[in-house]
Amino acid sequence: MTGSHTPTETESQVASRLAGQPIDFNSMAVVSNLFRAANAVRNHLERTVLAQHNLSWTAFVVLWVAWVWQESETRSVAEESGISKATLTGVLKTLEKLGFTTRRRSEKDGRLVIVGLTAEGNALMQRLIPEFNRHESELAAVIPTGQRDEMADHLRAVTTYALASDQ
Amino acid sequence: MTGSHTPTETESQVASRLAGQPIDFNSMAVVSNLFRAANAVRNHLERTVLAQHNLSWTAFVVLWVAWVWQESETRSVAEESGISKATLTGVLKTLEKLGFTTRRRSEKDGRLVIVGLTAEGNALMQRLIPEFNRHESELAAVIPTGQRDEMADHLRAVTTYALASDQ
DNA sequence: GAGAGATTGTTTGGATACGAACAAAAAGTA
DNA sequence: TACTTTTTGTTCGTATCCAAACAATCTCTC
Repeated sequence: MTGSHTPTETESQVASRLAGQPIDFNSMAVVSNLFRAANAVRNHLERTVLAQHNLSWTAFVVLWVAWVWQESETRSVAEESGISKATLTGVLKTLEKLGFTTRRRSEKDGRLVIVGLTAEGNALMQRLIPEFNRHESELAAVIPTGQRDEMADHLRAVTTYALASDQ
Repeated sequence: MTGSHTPTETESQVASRLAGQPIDFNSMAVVSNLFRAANAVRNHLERTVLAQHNLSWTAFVVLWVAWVWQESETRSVAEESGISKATLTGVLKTLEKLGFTTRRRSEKDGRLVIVGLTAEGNALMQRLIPEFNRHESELAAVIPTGQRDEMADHLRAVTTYALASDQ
């Protein structure tokens, strides 16, 4: 462990490297910890919950969106999953190969493709969602009870602002 | 925009799909909004700041870690960047090709590789860090001033918990 | 109804991203 | 000193991930 630095060491090293410059350290801390948290949680859940089902994080998110709506157009699945439509094409190919999702052309609009869940897909989510939620509870438990809603609100606001900035 | 659902629509759809089941919706909201926010911010910053420098998000994070420490062992760069050492090998290959980083064997320990920044790498970060920080300020501005430190603290706590769960 | 313009999903090319297997080097053990 | 074990970065195989180019389809305008 000789080569590793603790988060605290890193913080003070950053501060000394940026000394004298007009840097907004509070905002930097919020954003960088946002990514640290998302990254750590994602890797944790991938290893503990998803790996045993041969699911990547993105594959699970897509499966989740498809489960919520049961029948959904790919453009909206991509948007709600936070991935590009090009990525979705590949992920759906994987999920279809695993037997969890289906794909069919819309009769009303020949450009659209409708994503659906198979019986296996629904059964998987039936088991996966409560298991996933238990981990979510454990993670959120480190935040004081009264401040979780506030936390979610702030994260929502950040999302809205970032999305709006892309027009 | 016919096929899209607003976040609010999605929330209520999820609630109705999970009606009757013992789900911790508050924790679910925290975790899912954590990812929504991280994803949206990452895509936003990639497009507005990083794309014009041919940098991916991960390449920037690696460059940032290398800039903070100037000389660093790859194992610690990988750890602090939140990526695997296998991924780091590829990213460093890209950064080296762009002329931003260097790589040399340690004299003390023949297994280690030391990552450094070139003059171009340092010059790039000199310009990039303030620009990046301006965007961080804009994003954090949606959170009330007095609650930003609290937000960063909570995110840190989540990170710590997730990392600890992986032993 | 014919052509211009917009929308949608796929393909392509290149860069992440990971686990597992690997070779090289160091550390521990006898 | 020999040997085992551990540590480290790379390679390999496979799966994302995106922007840009593309073909198919729909819409709009006249």
